[in-house]
Amino acid sequence: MRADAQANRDRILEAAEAVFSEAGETGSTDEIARRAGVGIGTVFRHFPTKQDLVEATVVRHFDELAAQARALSAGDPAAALRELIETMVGTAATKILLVGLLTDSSGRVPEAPVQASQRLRRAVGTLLRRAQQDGAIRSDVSVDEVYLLVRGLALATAQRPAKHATQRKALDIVLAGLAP
Amino acid sequence: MRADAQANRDRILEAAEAVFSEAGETGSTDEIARRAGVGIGTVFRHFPTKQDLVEATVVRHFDELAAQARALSAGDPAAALRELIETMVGTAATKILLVGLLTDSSGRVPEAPVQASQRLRRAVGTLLRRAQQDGAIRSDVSVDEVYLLVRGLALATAQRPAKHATQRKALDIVLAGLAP
DNA sequence: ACTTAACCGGAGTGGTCGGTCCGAATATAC
DNA sequence: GTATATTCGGACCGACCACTCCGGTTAAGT
Repeated sequence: MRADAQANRDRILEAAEAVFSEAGETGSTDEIARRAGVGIGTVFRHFPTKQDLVEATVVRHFDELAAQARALSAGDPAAALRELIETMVGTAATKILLVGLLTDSSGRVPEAPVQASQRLRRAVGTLLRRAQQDGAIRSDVSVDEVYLLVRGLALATAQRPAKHATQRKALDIVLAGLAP
Repeated sequence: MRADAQANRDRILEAAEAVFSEAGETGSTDEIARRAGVGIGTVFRHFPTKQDLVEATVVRHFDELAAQARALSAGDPAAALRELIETMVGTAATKILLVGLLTDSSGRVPEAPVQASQRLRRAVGTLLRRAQQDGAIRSDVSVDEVYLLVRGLALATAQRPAKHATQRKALDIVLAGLAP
């Protein structure tokens, strides 16, 4: 792969994340190409379908979160879990496009994002179990519930930005509900 | 207003709620007209713009929820609050289109849905204060946080249907966090 | 029953968006 | 420096969608 091609690929992915964050899946390919400073043809050579582009963006986003989760697995269990959740909620704008992803035409579910999502889920699960063994989280909750709650907060925040205090307090309430 | 016109208006709104619930704001006007059993022209006479149709659908949905909230204000405070939240989460599919509503072209915020949303917020606030006076909910939370959490659960569920047990448990966690 | 004003339906229009194609430009190898 | 394989760019195509327009239809008042 030529050096300029690789550079363009990166710039396209970055532009895609920005555009999708603002406009959801409605964000047009033209707009992405313009912001990345390349032609439309270039975008479609790297990602033959818009679905491919959306999926690649989501996968990248998830894998970055999973990497952060692994990096956090050294410090204090409860604090680590809280910090990861805060990041997920904070960068929520990107997740908004999952809405469209899961309901693409004809109900087909793309593989790559699902697997990336599962990797992230496993990383969250690891942090959660550690916090449970530490006694900071009650032992009868599973990753499913935590994931649902976090996804919910992330989506709600992405949809309509809330005051920082409100957002923080909502997170406190969830964590209080998770305490033994 | 002629009787058939009124009937058509109702059928259009019903079809719109169904279509938007499934496809989000992407749902086409043609599809709505087909399901309502009317021509496209009829849809656009009742709702000159697609925005108008979306707004009317949302307003209707919110006002139905607010009416239910008022109806619930007789029974047990904690149970009433829980039941309303369950309904809101359960009928979440409709709320998905708020994502598009708030970010319509040029950032204009339509009046009608905002006011309907505030009416619903007030109704929830009433139920909440009653539950707080009853001692079932801690007194340092406001409607803002509750609303954010409920909207989050609703959106997350609408986006990807969760197992009923998971959904129920997540709601339990939130309510546990809301307890004194 | 008859009139008429309101309503209905759907073919047609303009514009947008995803995706294609190929001549021009450029990086890399020798 | 030259050759060439790869990449770039944007005009172009077809599909879809919100919205218009007007001839035909029907409810409602007398």
